[in-house]
Amino acid sequence: MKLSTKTRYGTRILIELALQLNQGAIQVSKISSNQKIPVKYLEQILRTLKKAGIVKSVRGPKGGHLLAKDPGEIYLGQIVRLFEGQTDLVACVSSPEKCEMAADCLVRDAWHDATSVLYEKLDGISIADLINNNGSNNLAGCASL
Amino acid sequence: MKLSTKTRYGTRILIELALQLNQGAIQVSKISSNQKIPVKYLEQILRTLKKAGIVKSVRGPKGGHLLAKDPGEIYLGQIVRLFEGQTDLVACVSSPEKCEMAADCLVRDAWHDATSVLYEKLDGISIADLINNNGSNNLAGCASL
DNA sequence: ATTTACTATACTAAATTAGTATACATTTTT
DNA sequence: AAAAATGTATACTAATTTAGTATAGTAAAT
Repeated sequence: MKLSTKTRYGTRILIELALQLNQGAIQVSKISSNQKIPVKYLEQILRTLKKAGIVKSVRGPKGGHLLAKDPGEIYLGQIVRLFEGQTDLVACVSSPEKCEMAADCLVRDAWHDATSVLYEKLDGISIADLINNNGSNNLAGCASL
Repeated sequence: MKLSTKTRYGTRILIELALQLNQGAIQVSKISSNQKIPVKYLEQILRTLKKAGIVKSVRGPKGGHLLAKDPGEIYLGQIVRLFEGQTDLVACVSSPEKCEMAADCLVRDAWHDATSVLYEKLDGISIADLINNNGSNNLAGCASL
């Protein structure tokens, strides 16, 4: 019932990039040391984020990674869906064929409802929210981001 | 991000016992065949449920297991907490020492909030609700349970 | 006594997750 | 054009967790 390190690392990477929005592309080596994520593992995670259109990269010397979207438009729900192999609390929610008892299962709807509630919450929290809530003020609309 | 089989099996076992409330103690062998759970694995799960005071047992011939509480007072949240080793979405929520960066982590509060929302939902669904919602009628107060 | 049931713990196998290793491709600067 | 710095892709391995089995009992009703 816990999130994978890829999801957690991915989120931290996006926060790091968001905090350095005005400083051009950030090198893998820099993110790696700041976030204490092994370089090769970090590169895998960055590739996933790139494919999803959340991050873009610049090649060559002075190259690196930067956000492809506004931090206010990147939501935790999207990140979790991207990295968690199974996004439902139980497999049968989206794949009833995985359980021969799914048809008359009394709990399945309940697991589905709980999953929904969780993602509704996660879909309501953006990277910008995380940054602005530091210090407990909600400044989600802040122009500087 | 998925629930363990113990949680899912545990819930199904409780539903089975709730559906047979008036029929005395139910044998392990019977639950095992109905729910397609290996006997020895089932016994482990039943023991956990017993320790938690949700199920009680009767020994000897004609013995078996039965609910120790009203189905309306057994909530999914309790079952999930009982069987999931880590009940938070991320370990640092309840154990900040597990991450050296927890103190100034911008996401930690968000993971905590999401966890809370999930359990609030699960704590609002009882075994009786599951049984009564079969057929989409909400008869949660039904006296026969 | 015997049968039928529950209890406890150690162990093993399967699956998943986390992280490494190898090899290669691209782009800017000199 | 070459070199240096960076990103890309995939295969593999190690660690952890989860799921399930095996063994050896104990308790109670008939």
